Amino acid sequence: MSAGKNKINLSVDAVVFGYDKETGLSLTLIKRKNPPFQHAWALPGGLVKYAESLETAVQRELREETGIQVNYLEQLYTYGAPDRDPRNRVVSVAYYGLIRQSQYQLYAASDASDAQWFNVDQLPNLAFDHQQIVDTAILRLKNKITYEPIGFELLDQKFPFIQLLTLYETIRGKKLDRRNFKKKFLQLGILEELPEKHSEGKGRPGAVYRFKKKAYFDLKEKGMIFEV
Amino acid sequence: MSAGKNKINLSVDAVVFGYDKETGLSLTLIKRKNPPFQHAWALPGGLVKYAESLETAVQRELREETGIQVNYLEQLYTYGAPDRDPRNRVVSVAYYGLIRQSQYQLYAASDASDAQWFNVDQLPNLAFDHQQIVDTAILRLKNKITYEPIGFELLDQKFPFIQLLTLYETIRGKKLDRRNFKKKFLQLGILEELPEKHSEGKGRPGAVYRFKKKAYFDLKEKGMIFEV
DNA sequence: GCAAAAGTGTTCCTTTTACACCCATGC
DNA sequence: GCATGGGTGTAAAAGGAACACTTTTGC
Repeated sequence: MSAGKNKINLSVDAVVFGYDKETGLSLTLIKRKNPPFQHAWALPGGLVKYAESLETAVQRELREETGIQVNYLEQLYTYGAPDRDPRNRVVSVAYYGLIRQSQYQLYAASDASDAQWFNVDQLPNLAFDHQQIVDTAILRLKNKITYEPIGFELLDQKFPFIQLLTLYETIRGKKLDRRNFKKKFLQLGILEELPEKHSEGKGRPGAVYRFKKKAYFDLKEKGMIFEV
Repeated sequence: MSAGKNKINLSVDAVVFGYDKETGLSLTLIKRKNPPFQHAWALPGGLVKYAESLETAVQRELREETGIQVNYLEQLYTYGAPDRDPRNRVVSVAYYGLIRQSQYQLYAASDASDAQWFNVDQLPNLAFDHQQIVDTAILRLKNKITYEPIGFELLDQKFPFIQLLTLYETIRGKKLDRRNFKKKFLQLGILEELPEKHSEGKGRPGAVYRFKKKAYFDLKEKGMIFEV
């Protein structure tokens, strides 16, 4: 068969999550300029260059298409159904990333005619099998924040405790007991209480915290188990 | 740059685990016939064809190189370091599979001059980055058996309870309390006790069990959480 | 002084762990 | 009848869930 001579194309796609206490959990999508799925929303991504690593490819595509740079990036899953791209065979390695949404202004570039944040509960129809990728990413995030302290990647370096709680409630999709949650988290010894206070205007001002990253890795090495 | 014209090669690799109560946890390796890493042991695997799915590619390579067919197959991770293959760029999607070791006789074929089971604690030096893949697979298996009942894929359809215990002890790498383990497992309601007994020759014969797969999925749907 | 939000501690219940004795078989 | 391994139950400890009252602020 002549198709045997064709080589498979390798691409990467990225689900980049951002969080804002007003708008909740969002992710970045770009609007496609070209067919297939012209004008449809899709995950940022593209073909991997011959000599670059997968992570480099993700970061490059994100920069080119949205202007974003992520600190936290993790491989999610590789999608390889033969018909997932109508043009030709494309296997895509999907990643998910976490950023502080406030830090970046999205801008559209290269393949995209637009780039925008969408709340995870109000996504438009997505191109290719990107809805499936998004579903997997959300599920992974939901599970992972319970056993790895990755939530901090979505919050400012300094944050009032209530924001950490609300972040967990949003991602886990359920109410949590404020007091038990705080007790559990503080017991871990990975949060530092800062001298400053935070006020929303009404109510008693709350303490501001910082994630002690180094302390976490030290404790982890000693066998401490993060579990929330 | 001219390298930009080259396309990345896509391959799959498989870590197939087998278990035997005498020899413990093993995996299949093949001995490479050709360079690079000629005569070294490696994971079964190879290039994905243009029109086949990733899972099909894995099963095909396994059949060709070892004669094995796996029931349980799950994607592990995708390895894409630019220099992982000295010849050219190869990105490999790694899978891990579980089989009833007793069911298959390994035979070497195609690229392999030999195919053999190796105990996971006594592996030879491996070609490419296959040691890293194996490490990841073992870790995944170790974690996964605690929250998915995949251990049964490694046991015979009918098994004495002690074998399930020993399997878990082997994979988790620690002693478990026989009584607590049994209590926990039976409470889940996914094991059926068969009328037959099993005897090793000495001691009281033990009951023989069967994994009620359907019951498990029904219960799972209703929110039951498997956790051992 | 009232509403709103943060800080703190106690009790209850469920789950996990530790552990000991009896029973069925082969030799 | 003794050695070997399987079957069962209970008590103590730990961890998680539920919950109420006090404090600080803005208006």
